[in-house]
Amino acid sequence: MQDEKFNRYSFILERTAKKVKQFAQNSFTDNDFDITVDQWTIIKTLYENDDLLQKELAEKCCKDQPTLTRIVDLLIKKGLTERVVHPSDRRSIYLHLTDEGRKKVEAYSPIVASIRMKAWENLTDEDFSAFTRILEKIYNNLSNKI
Amino acid sequence: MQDEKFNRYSFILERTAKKVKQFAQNSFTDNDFDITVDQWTIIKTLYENDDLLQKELAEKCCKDQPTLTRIVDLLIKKGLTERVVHPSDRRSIYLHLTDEGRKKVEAYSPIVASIRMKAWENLTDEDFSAFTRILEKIYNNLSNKI
DNA sequence: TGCTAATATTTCGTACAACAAATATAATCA
DNA sequence: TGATTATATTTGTTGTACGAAATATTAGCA
Repeated sequence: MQDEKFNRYSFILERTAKKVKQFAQNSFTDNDFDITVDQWTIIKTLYENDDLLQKELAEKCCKDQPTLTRIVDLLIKKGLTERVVHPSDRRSIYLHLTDEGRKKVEAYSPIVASIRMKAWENLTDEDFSAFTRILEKIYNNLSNKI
Repeated sequence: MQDEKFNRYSFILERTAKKVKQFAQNSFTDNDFDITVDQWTIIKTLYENDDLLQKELAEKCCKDQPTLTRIVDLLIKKGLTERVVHPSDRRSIYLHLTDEGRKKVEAYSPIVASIRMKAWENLTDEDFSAFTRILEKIYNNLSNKI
């Protein structure tokens, strides 16, 4: 029954992550952001770090490449990003934000920040450092870097 | 820039939850479990608590009803569960495991437990209690139970 | 130079997440 | 009783996750 302890931790972790994402998505909808949370992550990352290869962007955002391809397809449909073929390696594709994309990031960033803040109410600085330390430990436990 | 702190916490939380789930799924595949992690959660919960309504099961597993319906469809295809119409309320459906389902839960439980354990290596009892306390606080911060 | 291996991306198939709408049945109340 | 409301489930749609395979291109080596 020692076993069940870890099952329960996994459950709590997944449940909380789901709730945080769902809360953000609902807030996006309430604010009439015509964009999903995952799409936001992409353009925000692109804003902070322009002209990344899709491959690099996928790594930075912890998304696999097929998933990123589809999200980028949607962002292009919405006119927020563009694909630019690498000049000397035609396998590679640079992504960059359109003007509309940049404006959207600038307009939404403070609102997103305030949305994100809500989850961490009533937590102390020690809680924050414990939180990051523990979650990073878990992450590393499962990242078998041989 | 205070803002970005909370964005980062959200990112770490989601990244870790994703990794834990992915690690479990990969281990399932390696062990030739012909079942997904989410499907496992359902039959495991059903095993511990037989004859639940779909609605009750959905709540217990933190899945919404449409999602659960579809997972149950797959479990039925695999012969692991059955739907039984409530005798006096034909809107409601009881779920219960088939013999094959029960056997599968019994066979896989210890293996799943050992898979789940890996994520929490090198953590102390204090870490566990901080982990649950903080994540539950976050969860409750976002559950507006008005 | 020509062939093979490696790389970046896309396509495909299956599964899960969330919400809205549809369906079926039950409960309530005029 | 009949109409309305509430409940349990399913269906439809869009988006995300991920592995495998396909495609296109480049790099490395005989």
